[in-house]
Amino acid sequence: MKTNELPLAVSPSPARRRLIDTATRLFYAGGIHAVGIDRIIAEAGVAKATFYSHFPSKDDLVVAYLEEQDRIGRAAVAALPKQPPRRMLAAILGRISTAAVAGDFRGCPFLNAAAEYTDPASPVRRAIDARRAWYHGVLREQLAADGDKTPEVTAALLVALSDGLLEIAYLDDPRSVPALIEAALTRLLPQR
Amino acid sequence: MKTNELPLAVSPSPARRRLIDTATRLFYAGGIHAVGIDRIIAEAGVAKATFYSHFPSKDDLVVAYLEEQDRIGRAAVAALPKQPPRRMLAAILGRISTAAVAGDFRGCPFLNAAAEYTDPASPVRRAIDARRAWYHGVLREQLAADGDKTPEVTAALLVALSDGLLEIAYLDDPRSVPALIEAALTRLLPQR
DNA sequence: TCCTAAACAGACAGGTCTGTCTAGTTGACC
DNA sequence: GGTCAACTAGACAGACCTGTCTGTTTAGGA
Repeated sequence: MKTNELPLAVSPSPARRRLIDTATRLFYAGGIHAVGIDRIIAEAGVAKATFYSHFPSKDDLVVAYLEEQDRIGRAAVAALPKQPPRRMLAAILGRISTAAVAGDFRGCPFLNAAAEYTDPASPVRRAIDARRAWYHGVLREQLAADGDKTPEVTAALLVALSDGLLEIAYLDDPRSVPALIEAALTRLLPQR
Repeated sequence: MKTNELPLAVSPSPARRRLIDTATRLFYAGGIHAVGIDRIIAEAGVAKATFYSHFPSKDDLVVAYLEEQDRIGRAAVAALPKQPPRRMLAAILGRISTAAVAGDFRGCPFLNAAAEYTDPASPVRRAIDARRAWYHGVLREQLAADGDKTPEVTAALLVALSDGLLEIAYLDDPRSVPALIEAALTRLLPQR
């Protein structure tokens, strides 16, 4: 009764865990096509046969990487303290500021992956779709609770702004992002 | 007196022209790392030695591709009829709608390239920087002419929105973009 | 006619990519 | 002790990558 105490969520083997962690670091920092399997298994300290027993192909590892990022993002939003919709929206968007000022920021992992995967039907693109749909839905819900008369439209604008602010943080000036988020929320949400 | 009549702008050789055109098509549609030199020269009908006499390396072709895209964008904006700032801004942003509804739209070539080039000092990234600085400047000018009290901030918001709407057009629903642009301009520009 | 520049075809080198396979090792549980 | 699953190391195949090089062809101008 000391083992399988927590079989829920299928706690992954250490090798699998190291592979996903290493892939996350290398894919995000270097791009996906630019990072080879050999480098990932070397830095993860995992044999090639072990890698291919966990992931049938490199693309499966890419999907696992994105799903991991997605899981982290959803958990962070779920962990936000319950608060009025406006403050909730500010907190959700505020995560962009946090990421932006952290070192080694290289933009949105999902947008970067989408740039490299051109087939909309590929598993990678579907993982990206799932993330975007979730994010849009979260914003729409908060906007509806806030009494926004067109939550669908406002949510899409906030999705676009989030995408763009991540790009600004990556390519232009990360320090400008917090003020931009504040300005965006002030202007996009109806004044009361 | 029938040759060098127009040495301005250095009219490129036909082979160079075909290389840039083919690279534009293939890089944009397939991603940069995913498209090899062999494929480009084959589809352009150019010998390998000819390619390497025009471009010292593949990255030089990538830069030429982005500079070409930049040139086209700037020409399109320059060709817009002179009109009041608000309408000018709508026309500039409206180019996103046009691109979005065109077939085979795959997002912003500059953002896609940035996802693949991680070194901010690389020539590719500097080409991207130049483009973004130009776009920001154009928007800021129009906003200033419109009497916007914080043209710098509003311009950054419109840059972010442009980036994000291009991603929405690529990854979500292109048909939603025109209405989103209208909504964004209505809400971001001070009411009068 | 000769000369030169540009483009042609295509082999080649040296490296990297994904994915497969063989063979040996470790460690937990019965 | 025996068994089994998961791991390790590393060779290998076959494809593809960038970039170099040799040698040939084409076409225009002096």
